[in-house]
Amino acid sequence: MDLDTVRTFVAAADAGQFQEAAAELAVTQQAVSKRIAALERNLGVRLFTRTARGAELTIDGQAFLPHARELLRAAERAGASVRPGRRPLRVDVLTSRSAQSGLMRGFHRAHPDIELDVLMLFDIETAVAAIRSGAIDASFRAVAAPGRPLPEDIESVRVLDEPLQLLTGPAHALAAARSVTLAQLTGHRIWMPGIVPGTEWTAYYDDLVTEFGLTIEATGPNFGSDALLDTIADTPALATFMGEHTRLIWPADHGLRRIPVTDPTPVYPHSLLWHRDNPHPALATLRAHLAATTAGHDAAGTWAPRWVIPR
Amino acid sequence: MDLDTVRTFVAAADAGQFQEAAAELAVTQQAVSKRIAALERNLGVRLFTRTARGAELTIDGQAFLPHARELLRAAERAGASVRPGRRPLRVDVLTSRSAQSGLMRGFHRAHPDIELDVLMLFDIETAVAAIRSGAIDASFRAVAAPGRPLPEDIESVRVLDEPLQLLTGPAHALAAARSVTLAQLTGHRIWMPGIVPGTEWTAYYDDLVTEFGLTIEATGPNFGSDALLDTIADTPALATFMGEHTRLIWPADHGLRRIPVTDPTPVYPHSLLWHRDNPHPALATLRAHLAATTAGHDAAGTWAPRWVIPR
DNA sequence: TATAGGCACAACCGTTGGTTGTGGCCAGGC
DNA sequence: GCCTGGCCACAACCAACGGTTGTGCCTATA
Repeated sequence: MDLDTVRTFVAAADAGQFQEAAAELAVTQQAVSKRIAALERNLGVRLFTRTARGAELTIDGQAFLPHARELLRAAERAGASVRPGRRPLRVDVLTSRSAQSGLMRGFHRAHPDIELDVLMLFDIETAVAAIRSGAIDASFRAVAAPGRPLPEDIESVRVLDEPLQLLTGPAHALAAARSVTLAQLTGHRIWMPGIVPGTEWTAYYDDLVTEFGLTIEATGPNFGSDALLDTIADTPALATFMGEHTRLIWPADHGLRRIPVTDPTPVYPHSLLWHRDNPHPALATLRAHLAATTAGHDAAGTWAPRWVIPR
Repeated sequence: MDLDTVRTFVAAADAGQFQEAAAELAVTQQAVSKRIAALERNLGVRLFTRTARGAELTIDGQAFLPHARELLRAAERAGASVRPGRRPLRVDVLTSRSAQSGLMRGFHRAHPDIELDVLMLFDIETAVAAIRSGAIDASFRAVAAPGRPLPEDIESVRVLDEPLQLLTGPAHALAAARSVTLAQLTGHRIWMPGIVPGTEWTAYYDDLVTEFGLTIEATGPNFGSDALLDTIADTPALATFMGEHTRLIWPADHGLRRIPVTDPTPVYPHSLLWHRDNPHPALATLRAHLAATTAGHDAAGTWAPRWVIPR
């Protein structure tokens, strides 16, 4: 199936005759006839009934028409997604299941007319470079890297402090706890195989470890979220941290427990980064939306590294 | 933009290299290279960065990828819509704003996995012929034509009695009424330019006219719903009938009034028609859904022609 | 019955898109 | 540091697709 052919089909359906569609498309009537015939041959059904004064859609043609229009719209959107200038707002998030994705979904609900492209870049280095080059418009990053302040031309605002919860299997010693303190976690094995050395994730958990004397293991290959959850569910001595808003998809019978952490509650400080001079109109809308919807969080009783972007 | 090229792009992005994508698509590596180069030339952006051991997506490529996948899905759905056997369930409705569309939206919400194609055929003759030929699976029709019973192989069930309301402009004599009786409408001009002679609509209103002595005008060209509403809103002496569930889109300042009709309330008897031997699995689901959601309506105080499909 | 409008078929031809052959580039191993 | 293997790009060639012109047929309409 060829998009030009589909375009021809839609034009012919709208015009009600091949001649007029041909004029619109600046080709001959014979070309339209051949294209439609080829499309009908490919699909194996007749799309038009040819009459003495034109061509009208068969029932198959009527059923096909909205799909054809949708196909053209999809093509238009695909092209627009990389068109320089006036392309959709490009925002980088950590993962598709993070709280950041939730924020973006909320933004999309509030502004369904604003075209969005959500990507997942590797780390904050890549993200900052992409922002500076104009390849992306904004990035949700947890934190700035310690000792390495953001460049002058990158602005940022902290938009969400997401409490971390302990995720355990049903046989874990703390599985029945309604909440745990950071002190109680001393000696327990916390496993975070998704942490890539050198990223801001590592810096965050390094600080957490040194300040509260926890044991966090980042060893072992990361086989993905599913494998992590499987292991957590089956291993009584193992637990992991997970953002309160992180959406999980796991088999219901795993019996995983989410346990709030207190005294203090470690929070993951999601910030929005963007370029000072970025003129994308939707960027201002996004910033305003985030400012309006994430205001008024209480920082009392929470912990975050000192080097993060201040509130 | 060509769909084969987009398919190639997705394959290359998934494989991480052109060579493997070429093998999957059963073409040479050079062909893949040329296709990607052509796509990049068309879009005006680089989609891959070529490395010594493959090709990885640029940020533009990452933004484009989900759109490309959606494009292919749309193409797949478009093809499936006319594939004989196992195509989406095809249902014919009166108009996109009728109560029937509301029923289908409800069905889609209840069964989002069932693929649907909604069409609007001309009249019940066409619909019955389409059902018998297998071109469509079901049709929402108000009624059977009087004196012309449905063929043996067409089954039907009445799914919704939709009360008719009077629609008037703000200056109409009845505009302030909280409800009107059919008797009160004698002498008032009811205008229904959408009624095509020979269709079951006409038969319905003919019966309504003869039984209650109304004056219904079907004269004049039908310029569409917008023009009808404009005229109704501006003409004090004119009113029209409209289904209670019909969704209107009109400028808010028109001041149109919807007035319930009583003693009796004329109801438009929407029925579902289908072929006795239609094996489409979703058809049974649709019938079950309609039976479950539209049961228990009260027929007391309502009027419908005697020749309609009985409840 | 003549006419006009519209679609399909045939012949022709240029361009597109595939293949084979080859060269360049980069990473890893000796 | 050089060789080698893996991968992509460029060039030449060729078939096939898709466009055009020319023409015939069909069917509403006068």
